[in-house]
Amino acid sequence: MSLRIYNTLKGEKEGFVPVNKGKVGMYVCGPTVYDTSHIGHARSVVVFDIVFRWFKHLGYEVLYVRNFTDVDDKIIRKSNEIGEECSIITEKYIKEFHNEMDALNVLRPDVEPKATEHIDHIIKFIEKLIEKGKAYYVEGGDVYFSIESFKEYGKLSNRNIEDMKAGARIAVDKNKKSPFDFTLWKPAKEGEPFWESPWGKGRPGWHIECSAMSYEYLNMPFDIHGGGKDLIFPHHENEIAQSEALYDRQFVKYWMHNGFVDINNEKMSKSLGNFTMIKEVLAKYPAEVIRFFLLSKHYRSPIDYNEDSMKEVVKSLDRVYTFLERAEKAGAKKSNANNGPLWDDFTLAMNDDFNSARAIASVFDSVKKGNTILDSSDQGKDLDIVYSDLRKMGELLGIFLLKPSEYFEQKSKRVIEYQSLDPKEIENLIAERNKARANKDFAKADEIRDKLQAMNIILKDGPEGTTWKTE
RNA sequence: GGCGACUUGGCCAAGUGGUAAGGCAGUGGCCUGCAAAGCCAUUAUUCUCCGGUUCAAAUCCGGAAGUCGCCUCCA
Repeated sequence: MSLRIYNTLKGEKEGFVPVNKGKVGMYVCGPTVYDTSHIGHARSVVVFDIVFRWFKHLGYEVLYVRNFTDVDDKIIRKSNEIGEECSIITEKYIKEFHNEMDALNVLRPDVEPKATEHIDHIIKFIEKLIEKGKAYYVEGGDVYFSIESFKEYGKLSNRNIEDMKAGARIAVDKNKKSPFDFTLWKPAKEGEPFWESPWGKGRPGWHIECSAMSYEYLNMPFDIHGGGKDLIFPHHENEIAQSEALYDRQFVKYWMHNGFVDINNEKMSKSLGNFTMIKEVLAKYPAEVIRFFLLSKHYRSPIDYNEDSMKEVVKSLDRVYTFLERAEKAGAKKSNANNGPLWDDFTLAMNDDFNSARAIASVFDSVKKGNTILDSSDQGKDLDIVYSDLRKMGELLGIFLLKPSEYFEQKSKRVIEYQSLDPKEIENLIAERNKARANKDFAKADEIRDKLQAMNIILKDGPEGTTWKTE
């Protein structure tokens, strides 16, 4: 059983063969840091976090690079709007991004390069492109990449220049040799941040930073390049053009693109005003719930964010933790010795283009099997195997890693705080109910239970007394 | 206009040509004062529709309908 990956470049799944034996180089396009991150950013980051974890699990030595675009028109626009230096803005959002990704239990990449810290590399890259006749300088300070100089342009997104001309929506720029030539370097206007260059004071275009920085850290070709589906064109197409035109060899072996997050079946967009930010979702749901949700559908398909789905995920996660709690109370121990058949299913799913949705079925199968074992009289080693498998799945998915008690405590705390409840009052009500039960006054007991349920408190009567959980 | 994706039970969702995973909800049973949790059983002769290839198709090919995305520095 070996890893297969859907490669956008080929339009099909391929067996994974690393460029260098035993090693994986991966580069994922990170955010432009000018605003708060939304749930769509979270998906991309969480998806590639799983990819990163899985490669490491398979024993590869992984070098994971994810950039920050910290020089850009949007940043400059924001800077002008709020009268704050660009660097203040970018630092603020980098910090926010890190905090949110840490909350989502995303592993930090090995390198997080910033465009502004690689201007020298970028300038050298552009100079070499000009020398090779692949790019040209025009009066005024712009440098463009020449599409006509790269015959394979369009191979990633399956388009050709002639077709694009037919339906062109690009404004014609007299300076450009072809309307599809794109900017490598643009001159700074008054008051804009700039760097000195052979073409005067200016800043890099968007696409060039990824070509320059990936080359710096991963060389060429490297294994995995990822990002959202929207980046296929023009961003990644342009990266290929720049890098392959310059070095005359393959840039990236496997291109991976994640699908979008819709909100109530609508695209997230500024005009609809339905941008759902990570911090909003984190305020509503435990971080694990968000991760679980994002992994519950295959990464290439669109996923719809809505309250019903989130509530379902909350219930599913409760189920897993309920089992873990039960298993631990019964003395289940994690051992690395044996893997069960469900672990094999999980592995098959993950090896099949990181099919986390299918892998999650193994999680529930494990829970079911574990519960069955716990219900039977002889448990023996079987419980440990199922428990260990499940724990290992959790490590690779980055979910249900808490102690069950911690998970339920945090959850209760959230519900109690949200409703401004007093835990003492809850305990008092439970005591009162138990008194009524002892007196066989079940009408009163049920009344109290209903009252608590209205506060989202669910009671469970067991041999050791009554415990409660939040809905 | 160009390129591409999707359409599976009440809802969400896997599905690699060999006879429909998993979750949520529902129903019956065990347990319980009754519940809840957990367990067991059960819920698609069928995968948008129409053709074709094949011993065999949700899976491949052709066509139709519907939904959606990219082509606007939006993950």
